[in-house]
Amino acid sequence: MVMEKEDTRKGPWTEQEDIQLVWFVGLFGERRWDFLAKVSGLNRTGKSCRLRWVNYLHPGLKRGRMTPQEEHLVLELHAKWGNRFVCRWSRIARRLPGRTDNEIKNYWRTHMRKKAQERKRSASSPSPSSSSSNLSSSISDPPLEVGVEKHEGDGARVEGTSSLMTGLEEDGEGVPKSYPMEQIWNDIATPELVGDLSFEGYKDIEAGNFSCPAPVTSPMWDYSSDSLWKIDDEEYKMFAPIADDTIRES
DNA sequence: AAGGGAGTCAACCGCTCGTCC
DNA sequence: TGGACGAGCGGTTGACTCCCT
Repeated sequence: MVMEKEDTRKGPWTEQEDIQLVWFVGLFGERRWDFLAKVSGLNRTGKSCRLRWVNYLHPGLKRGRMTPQEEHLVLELHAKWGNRFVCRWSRIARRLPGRTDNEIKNYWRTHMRKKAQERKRSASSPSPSSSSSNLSSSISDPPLEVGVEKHEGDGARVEGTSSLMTGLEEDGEGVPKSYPMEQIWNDIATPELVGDLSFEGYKDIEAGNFSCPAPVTSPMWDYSSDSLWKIDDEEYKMFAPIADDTIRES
C-alpha cells in the first residue's frame, strides 16, 4: 500500500491553482519545480506543476484543433523519425510552435486508432473503403498496435474544477472561442488583482527572504525568440526540407 | 430524448537522462 | 567516480464531450 504524501492534491487543476502557479512561475522561472510547488502553497508535486505549466498554462501554446499543415507535419515527421529510433514526441513538438508533445502524442494515438479501425474494416469487407483522411495517403503504415485497454482505476477525481476545460469549445470552423486562459492572463497582467491574491505561500515569501517584483516582468515572459520551440542547428538541418515543403504548401 | 460508443484531452506514473557535489 | 536530485520524456489512464442510433 502506497502512502500518498498528506494533502498532495491530484486530478484536475482549478482556476485558482492555475493563477497561483502562473504567478509563482513568473516569480521563480520555469525551474526547481519541487521548490516552486512547495513555496507556492499548492498541494501539488513539482512534477504536476511542471506538467500543468508546459501542457496548459504556457503562454505560447495554441489551443484548438491542429491545422491540416500541422497534421501533415506530424505525420511526416513521425514517418521520418518514428521508425528510425524511439519516437521523440518532444522533438516533433518542437517543429510545431505552440503544440506540446502531449498534444501531438494524443493526436497520433487518435490518428493511428482511426487508421487501425479503417484497416480492420477494409480487411473484413472486400469492398475498398475510401480513406477519410487525405493526409495519411503519403505516409507508410506503421506496424503498431493501437488497441486500448481500459482498467478499473481508483477513480482519483477531484471535484469542482473543469470550468477551464469546458471553455475550450470551438466554433464550427475549428477556431477556438474565447477560453478562460485569456482571462487568466488578463488577470495576471492586472497588478490590482495580483495584489489581491492571498496565497499562503506568498505570505511566507513576503515574510521571508523573497522579494516580490512589482509587475510580473521576467525574461520568461518574452517568448518571441527563446521558447520551448527553439530549434537548434543540428535539428534544423534535419528538418529544413520538410519545413520548406510545408511552408510552400501553405 | 436517452443511451451507448467513439473521440479528445488533461493528468498521472515510471523511467531515463543530466547536472552537481 | 558515484550518488542524489531535478528535469524531461513516453506510455497510459480516465473523465468529459460529441455524435450517432
